[in-house]
Amino acid sequence: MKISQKGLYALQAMMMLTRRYTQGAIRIRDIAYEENLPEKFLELILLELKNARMVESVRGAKGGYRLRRAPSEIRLSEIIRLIDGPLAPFGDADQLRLLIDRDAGHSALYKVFLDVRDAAAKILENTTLADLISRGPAGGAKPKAINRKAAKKKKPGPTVLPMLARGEGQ
Amino acid sequence: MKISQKGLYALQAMMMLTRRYTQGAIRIRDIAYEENLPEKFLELILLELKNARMVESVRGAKGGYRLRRAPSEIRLSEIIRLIDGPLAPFGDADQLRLLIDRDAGHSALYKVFLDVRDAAAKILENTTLADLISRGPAGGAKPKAINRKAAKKKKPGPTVLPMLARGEGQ
DNA sequence: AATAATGCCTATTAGTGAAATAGGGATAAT
DNA sequence: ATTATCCCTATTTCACTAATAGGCATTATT
Repeated sequence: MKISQKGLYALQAMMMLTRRYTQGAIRIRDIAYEENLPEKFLELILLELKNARMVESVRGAKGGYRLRRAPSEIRLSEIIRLIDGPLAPFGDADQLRLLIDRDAGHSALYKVFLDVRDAAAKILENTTLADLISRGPAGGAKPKAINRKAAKKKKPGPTVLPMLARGEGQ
Repeated sequence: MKISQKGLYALQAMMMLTRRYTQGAIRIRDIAYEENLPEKFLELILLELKNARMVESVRGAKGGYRLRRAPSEIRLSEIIRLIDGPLAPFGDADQLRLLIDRDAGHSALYKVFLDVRDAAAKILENTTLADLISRGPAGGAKPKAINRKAAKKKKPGPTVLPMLARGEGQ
């Protein structure tokens, strides 16, 4: 499993909606501004999250997005599987189980892959959005208000640290 | 971390060389035939493994490849990092540690990523090629001899089970 | 009713990387 | 010499990623 830029954006957006869980529908633009995400791209991501019933939208003027379930009921694994696919490092769990059965010569290898998947799944299934926020910097303090008018257009661009993009510390 | 087809090929090749560890240099063609891998592609992979000093080559007629260290001294993590990069699901461990420090708003998220990496690393660093073979089907039985002459050219192609390529069981 | 502010949806695109394939050069055994 | 092998660079094809674009549908506000 590899978390893509898109997957990270999705997680950031969901965290933002968690912070503002009690504040009704939040505009795409505000999410994009506060999390520094490309607005139109974020729009597509939110659409996917909506189709997967993790968020819901309010259309028209004063519209926006909000979480469809409590933050404590949304697991990171759900978001990541939706955007980036299976958690297994090769194929998915079913495929791995099949290969373990069929491909005797490599079953030990596939078993290791399955172990890795299980380890990742265990962590990501047991971490909810609520966990992330309560563990956060201000320990769940209430977020500052959005400046509703002055959302200046500053080009976001991916959060890449070039010198580390393929560095050590693996 | 995502294990690519190339990464899987590398692991298969290394497992094959482990099985024939005592038999001297093995030709690329024989590895490709026995593991059903694309021969020219495998050549590139072995070159990388050689540059990383995991295997060594014998050039010229009667040449081939062999492991450069004992199978119990070659960890899966090494092979995977070489071919597919860092084990972390986003960036690499150093980058994650940096982000945890710098990006207070998302540090909880990056900490989770780091946990996932640590879990994967723990498994893959503690599994060696020797482990894979001894856990294998015939429990470390000696492999059958290669038919040195009649390596028929049968197109390999990736081991994909289409109905599962993006299926359930994640 | 008109207008403005939103989300909805489809299409398009530029760039990147994965998975090969190709082919000649270097080296060693026979 | 000849043949068998590895060495190395270049090229190709395809799919995917990240993003942008633009018009339609819906709702609030006036």
